[in-house]
Amino acid sequence: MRLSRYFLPTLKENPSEAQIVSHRLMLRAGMIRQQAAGIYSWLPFGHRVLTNIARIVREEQDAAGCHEILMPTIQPAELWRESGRYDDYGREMLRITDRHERELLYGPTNEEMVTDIFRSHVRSYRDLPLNLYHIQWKFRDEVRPRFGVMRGREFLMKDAYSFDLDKPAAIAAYNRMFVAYLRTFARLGLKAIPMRADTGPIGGDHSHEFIILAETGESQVFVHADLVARDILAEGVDYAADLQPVVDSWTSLYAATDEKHDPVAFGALADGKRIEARGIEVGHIFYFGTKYSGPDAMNVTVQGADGKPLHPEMGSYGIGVSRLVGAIIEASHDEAGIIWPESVAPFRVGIINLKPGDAAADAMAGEIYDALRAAGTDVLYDDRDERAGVKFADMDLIGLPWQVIVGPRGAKEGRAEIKRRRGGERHELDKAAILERLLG
RNA sequence: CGGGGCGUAGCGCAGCCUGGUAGCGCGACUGGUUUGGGACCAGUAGGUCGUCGGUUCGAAUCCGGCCGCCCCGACCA
Repeated sequence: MRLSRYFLPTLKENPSEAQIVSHRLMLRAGMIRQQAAGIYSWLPFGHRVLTNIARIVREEQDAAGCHEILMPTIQPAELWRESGRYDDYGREMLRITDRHERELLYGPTNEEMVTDIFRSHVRSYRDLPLNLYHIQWKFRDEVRPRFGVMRGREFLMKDAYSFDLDKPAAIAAYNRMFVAYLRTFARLGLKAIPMRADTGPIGGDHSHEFIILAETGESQVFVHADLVARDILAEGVDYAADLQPVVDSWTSLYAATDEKHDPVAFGALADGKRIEARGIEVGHIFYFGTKYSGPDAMNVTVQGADGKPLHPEMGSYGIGVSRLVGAIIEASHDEAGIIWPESVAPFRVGIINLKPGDAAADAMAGEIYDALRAAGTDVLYDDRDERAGVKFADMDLIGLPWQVIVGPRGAKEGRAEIKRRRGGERHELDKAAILERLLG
């Protein structure tokens, strides 16, 4: 993409409404436009990141055996009356009346609807286990939206729902999601720590929050250092195997938010193993049994092997996709701007042509641009007629992992500079060596 | 929902106290000079001062209602 033809409205100054760093940087990098409190438009640059995060979430859900569906944002009130939550949910739920005076709502979550889909199509225990998910916009009319996309009213969420024959099978499904979440956040470049959690209005008795460590996080967390050092991606995973030992090995080490913190247990950890940090919740998983499928709620049954009806055991699993955009920035930035992990970066490489119009610089920047695109790399080519300082500042602000800086002097000698955004180390190399670094 | 703050040009702000022609910086546009870390000169465009009402000869400015946004707290992916 040539920057001269792209829509990237960067800002030099901080908008006054944005107080936290991710919100400021998202506005300054031209990623979002606020439309109302907690409601945002996503501009091209931000939309690319959102799409990249959703892609990784989707890949890991699919790998764990889930099936993607897409449920509507608008739901009929009757479903929620069946589960009893229409009145329980309170004013956070946005209620709508259509032209026929029918009561609708903008979905804050989808347990009822997915349960309705399940009960109308699944009849036999042979169809279990089943896990359905979708990535869809939710609306929760928060009293006080804040922190940009970190706590919006409208937000993009991946929510998955598992159905199983009995509790052991449901726990196995829970464990698969537990591991899938660890892998997902690791691939997003984040250190996510599972912590035992309250279940809140979703209900149930088995639940973990996934919290990433970031200096600017909203809650205080206390974790065992070995959890932070551990790399789930290096371990590999077999979803057909019993994952309980994996889950146990993660949950046996100390990790708690300040609400559930036990200073005595934490203090008993070995010196050097106690980490106090700030955290941001990015995922939450629940096992809640037959809360929605049971006879007092939506009364869902499938026929068991013995011919008798049984209520499936359920769980639900959420990842805040739009929140993750902000959370990743909170966890990965410096004074100059964003530092994207490669996996979610809107473009992998940014090329700066310091002097468009200079024959040597144009040729070299153009050749590198063409070669990278031909190799399938997303690359943003700053070919604008701007001063060098403006281009450097913008490129650092938008945080692409790699920068290639082509100036007239170096280009004449056949060399350009390659700079890693994270860390800032740079090398002056010839074209072939630059391409080798980026593509090799 | 309790407490606090703020709405003046695309962004950041001054002007308001003490009523009298709406300003500054950045950004945008035009021309020129510049060119390896947010240049310089000249010119241009852009604002019913959130909104409704009141006071007044006259309101961005004083008074009141409403709307919107931000921050702290309680609650949440």
